[in-house]
Amino acid sequence: MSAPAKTGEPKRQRLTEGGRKTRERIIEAAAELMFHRGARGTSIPDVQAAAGVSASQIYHYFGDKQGLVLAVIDHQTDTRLAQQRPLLDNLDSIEALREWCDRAGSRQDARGCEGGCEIGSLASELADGDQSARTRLVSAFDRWEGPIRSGLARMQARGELSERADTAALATALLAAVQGGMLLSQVRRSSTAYRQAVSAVIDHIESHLVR
Amino acid sequence: MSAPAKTGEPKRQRLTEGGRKTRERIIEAAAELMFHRGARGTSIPDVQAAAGVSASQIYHYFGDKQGLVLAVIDHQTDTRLAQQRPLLDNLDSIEALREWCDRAGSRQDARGCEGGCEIGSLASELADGDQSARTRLVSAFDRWEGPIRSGLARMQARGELSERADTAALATALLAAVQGGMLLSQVRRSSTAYRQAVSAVIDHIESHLVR
DNA sequence: CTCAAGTTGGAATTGACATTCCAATCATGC
DNA sequence: GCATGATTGGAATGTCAATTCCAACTTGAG
Repeated sequence: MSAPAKTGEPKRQRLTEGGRKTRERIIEAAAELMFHRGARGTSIPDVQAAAGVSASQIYHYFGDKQGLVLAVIDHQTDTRLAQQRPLLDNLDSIEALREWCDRAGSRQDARGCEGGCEIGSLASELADGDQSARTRLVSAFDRWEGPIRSGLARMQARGELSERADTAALATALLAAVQGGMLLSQVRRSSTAYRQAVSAVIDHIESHLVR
Repeated sequence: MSAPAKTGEPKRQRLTEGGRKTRERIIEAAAELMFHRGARGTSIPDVQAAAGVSASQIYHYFGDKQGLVLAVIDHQTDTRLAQQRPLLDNLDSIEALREWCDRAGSRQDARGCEGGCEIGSLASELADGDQSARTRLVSAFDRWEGPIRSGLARMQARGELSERADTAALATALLAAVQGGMLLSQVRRSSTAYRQAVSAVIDHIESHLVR
């Protein structure tokens, strides 16, 4: 028998240079649309128009809509993490944590607090209904949380952070504050909630500093 | 000219006893479906089947789908807040805060961490695309955050919490932790993230206690 | 009882969307 | 240059959703 048909994956094939660019263009257009309208709220014709491609191109490169959504999740994860570097890889001081969080707050303000977190929004929409999407979202959050935890762990290894601090839990708490803060800010159209949320958690981390 | 047509609102009319029950049944069925599949992922035929009503009944009572969604937002807000009382109205000690948060964590475990927060999920889906929905979500979160802030303020008034503590900001941070923690837990299918998130913020609040 | 208003059923309409198909064109290794 | 596979356009298909319509039925006030 043949391999189990995995939904959302077109048969692996060689990509022409032009093909790669088309594929990329589709993903970017879809990511943008899905950020604003959600995955369900974005239709294939929408993506066609935004990317300037025909339906067959989308189905050629992604198999079906779910395949496109999965590609968008990965793309947003890569893009968001890349945007946060190198800050993200150096979260080993309270100041660095504050600056990193502040950056996101300014970004939020810059777009008038419309839209929340690119990954969080997709997560909220897809976590329950789409098993393969959920799996990718798990790894998206892990890839995000990892560097935070590493930074805190380095502080602890250097003796700056109390031995009693649970760096893994603190990293999770900070990521949760980012997500929850973004959501409240998106609804209230003000970054205040986001700033208060992350500030509280960072203050808490600060309380573990060995003075 | 006539009054500006406000979308999603059927003309106010007297409700028969049976009519009120039908209306209620529709809202409850819709709320349940939308919790699991999202508002966009829930069709009117879905609601018809779940509530055992005909299309005309839904349009009779809610005008259009948006009207139903708005009613669901209000219903979920009322229901969720009611479920949390009387705990929610007595959040004026660290223990009370912990118990209140823990209750939600157990609830999350009880359903295998499927589905996040009833209000938060709707918020993430609707905040950007639907102005009237966003307005209602703002008040939903305000109604939720209010009692938290009041509890903290009472602690402060009693001299238990430092004068320097910003109770409003702490209340927002806690609500954000709840939301972000729920989201991470939903994706990871484990309430651990939720518990760590709220625990960190409550620990932080605790650090403001006047000993 | 009797009428106006509230309530309900169910079919009909209209439009959009996901997906498929096929035929044409293009790129590249040999 | 040729064959093979990659890429593209555009129409066709089938499904399903949102909404409208209208006729029938029920209820409550007077």
